[in-house]
Amino acid sequence: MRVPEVDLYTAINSLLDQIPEGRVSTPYHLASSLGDSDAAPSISRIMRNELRKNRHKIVENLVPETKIFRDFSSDMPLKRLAELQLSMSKRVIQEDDFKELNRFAGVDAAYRGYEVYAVCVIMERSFKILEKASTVSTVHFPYISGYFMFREAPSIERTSKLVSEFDLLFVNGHGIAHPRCCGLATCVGLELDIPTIGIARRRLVSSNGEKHYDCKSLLRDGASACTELRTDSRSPLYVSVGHRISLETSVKIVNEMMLKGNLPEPLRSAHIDARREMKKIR
DNA sequence: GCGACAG
DNA sequence: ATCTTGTCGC
Repeated sequence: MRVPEVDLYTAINSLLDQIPEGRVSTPYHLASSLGDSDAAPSISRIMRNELRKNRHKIVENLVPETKIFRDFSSDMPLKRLAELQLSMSKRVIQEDDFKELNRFAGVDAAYRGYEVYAVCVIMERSFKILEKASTVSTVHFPYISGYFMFREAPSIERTSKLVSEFDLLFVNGHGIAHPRCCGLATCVGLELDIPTIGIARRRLVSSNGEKHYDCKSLLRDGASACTELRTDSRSPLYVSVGHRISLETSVKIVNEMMLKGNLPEPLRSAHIDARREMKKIR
């Protein structure tokens, strides 16, 4: 079961096209019709910043109920994708599952409009960079909290396949510290069948997994979904299991790979390079 | 009044 | 994430 490359921009636009002249709808009704009312805040932002052309069809404030169009015909893509995340989460391996840990990789993406520049870097534990690869592609999925993997996984995976074999991949995004226990790092780990560690600057769910409303069974008794890591007095980093590694080992490795800044070196390197690639091509 | 959301 | 120079501060 591979993760589909969904064109959600087209899905949203086809909903907007269904709104008759003189009628309006709301981010909440759009999100519900896409299959997840929790996505309403994201839909609101997307209408404001990305799909401005149809912005007049959407109102934030309450209007007379009869004005609001809600009879959308939709195949509920977000509902389908959320179910996919749930089923994927059941395949996560939260134990160390690797032979050796010599070659670390980090992958990150930078955006300019709908163009995404991704870079994957391989380095030794000594921080010596061995290899790099980059790609440029087009995104068809907006950023929606909880569905980030459907925006970024395609380019991340494509780029990570261009470099030689490595033992572990650092990913910029949560692993199982996700509402459905399937963040970007977990998705990439499962799809490429490699050990991955999820790194994020903000938490998506409470550390004890309280908000893992759909997948509590993945967290044994009092275990945490992620560990808050503080290097010096910098802003914290949230580390979670992506795939084929334990949280304990993940934290140990992340600490070991901290060099400068507040990201483990493979990620920091990939982040800088992705940004540089993005700036360069213009 | 509560909650506020990875990149 | 991105729009954005130099600059104030931990």
